[in-house]
Amino acid sequence: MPIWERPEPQPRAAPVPLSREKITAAAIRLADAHGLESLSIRKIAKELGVGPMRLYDYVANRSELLDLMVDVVYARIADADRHSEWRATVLAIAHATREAALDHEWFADLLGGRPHLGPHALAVGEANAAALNRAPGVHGIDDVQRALGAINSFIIGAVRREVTERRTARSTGTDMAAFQRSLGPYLTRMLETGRYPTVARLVIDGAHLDAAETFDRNLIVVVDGIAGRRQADAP
Amino acid sequence: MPIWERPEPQPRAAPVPLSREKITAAAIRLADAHGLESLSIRKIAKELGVGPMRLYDYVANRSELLDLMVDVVYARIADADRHSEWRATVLAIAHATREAALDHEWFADLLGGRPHLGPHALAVGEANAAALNRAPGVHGIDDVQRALGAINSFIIGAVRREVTERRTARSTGTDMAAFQRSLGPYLTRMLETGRYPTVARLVIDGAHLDAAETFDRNLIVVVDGIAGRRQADAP
DNA sequence: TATTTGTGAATACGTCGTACGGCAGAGATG
DNA sequence: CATCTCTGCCGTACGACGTATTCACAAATA
Repeated sequence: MPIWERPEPQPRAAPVPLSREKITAAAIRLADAHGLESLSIRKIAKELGVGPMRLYDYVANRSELLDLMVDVVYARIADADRHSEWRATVLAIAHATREAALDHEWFADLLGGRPHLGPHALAVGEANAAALNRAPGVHGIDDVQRALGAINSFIIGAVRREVTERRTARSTGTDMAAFQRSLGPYLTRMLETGRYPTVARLVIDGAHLDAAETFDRNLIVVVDGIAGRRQADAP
Repeated sequence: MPIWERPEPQPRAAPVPLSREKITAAAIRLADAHGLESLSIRKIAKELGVGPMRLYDYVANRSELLDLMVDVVYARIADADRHSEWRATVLAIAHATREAALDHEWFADLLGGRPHLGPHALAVGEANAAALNRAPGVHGIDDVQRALGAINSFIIGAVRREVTERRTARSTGTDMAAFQRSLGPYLTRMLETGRYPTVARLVIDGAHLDAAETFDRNLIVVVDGIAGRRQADAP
């Protein structure tokens, strides 16, 4: 471009004050709207009206940004009511985690996939571990470790499953007709081979269970099995 | 480029007979070696000595290829010993899933993140559901659905957690010194604030638990809690 | 032999994360 | 006051990615 056509250099645009918080908030907004897969540094920068490279003054790389996003969600989970009763605390954290993941489905994609070491994630872990430490069948740090592992495993898996299920339901449509049209030839044919009779029954008339209630019932079984009843069961 | 410098066209190289199986096998090889993140269509093609676009004659897109890879792993899980006893079957499937994920860590990344509808995944689901259907406290298809959900949730979460843990251990080094050097300033400082006393104890002297044994013990609690003892507990 | 057809290879496009180089303004120095 | 350095800031650039499209050529047909 010849210099006389070159755009008049703007008098140093009023600097948009950037910060890790603003960047993280914008990233969460975009991830909520369009999913993790389509979340890119460039789009976040565009959302903030800034060149892509500006973000690297505040964030080392994409994966660090994901860590920041995750910890923001943990902050919300940490706000779950703290009860003095250990069981109520554990259940509250689990429910808060599930609800956070339903609000921010990308959170489920990240759950369990990286160590959660942000300050708020640590706070949630601390509250959970301290509660379990006060539970009746849990003696010593090893028991706490196992109990925490079992409960977190269940939460991670359950939340992931529910989110994936909800996604496929959204993309295929809820009713059976749309379902057969979408997974159509393939899955229907598969189930009609007769090789998967139990799965077929599950698919056909097992779709009506309430997700929240299922989560709650299974969670209680895990929590009481791991921490509550162990001692009570013993003679 | 002038035509006389143009490379002599090779006499149409002997066609490498390609197939979905060969492509999937190569993809698994690469994913085992370098992880999912660095697995690309182009690298798989190079591994097979073929142009990238050739793969699209056998596979619709990258995500379909991932589905194929996942189902190959399920084939191996489906080979887990089938026992007539429902409990032995459920435990065998769980252990086989864990071991497969430890051999193919990328499998853990995909676990729970997409619906598993390949023929072998369905076979595993069928075996699991049929076994639970024979379990004593499980009555009706709804109970099967809940029980299967609980167990699968636990497996997914536990496996993901174990794989991530193993990865960070690998990247930081196992011993405490290397650990503090790597997460160093940050995590150490965090734990020293005194805000996370229970977590600190877990980190400091909770590292010695055997992963396989922990998985097994927690799994048994979940399985028996969900399917076995429910009825026995009732009056 | 002339023409059509089908198929594997190559090129092309838009997007990604991020390394780098240069430039404007502020402060320091003669 | 003149000049020089230094510090952010920003645009540009690069290599890799998934994949649509185009192209060249061997085999098949007329």
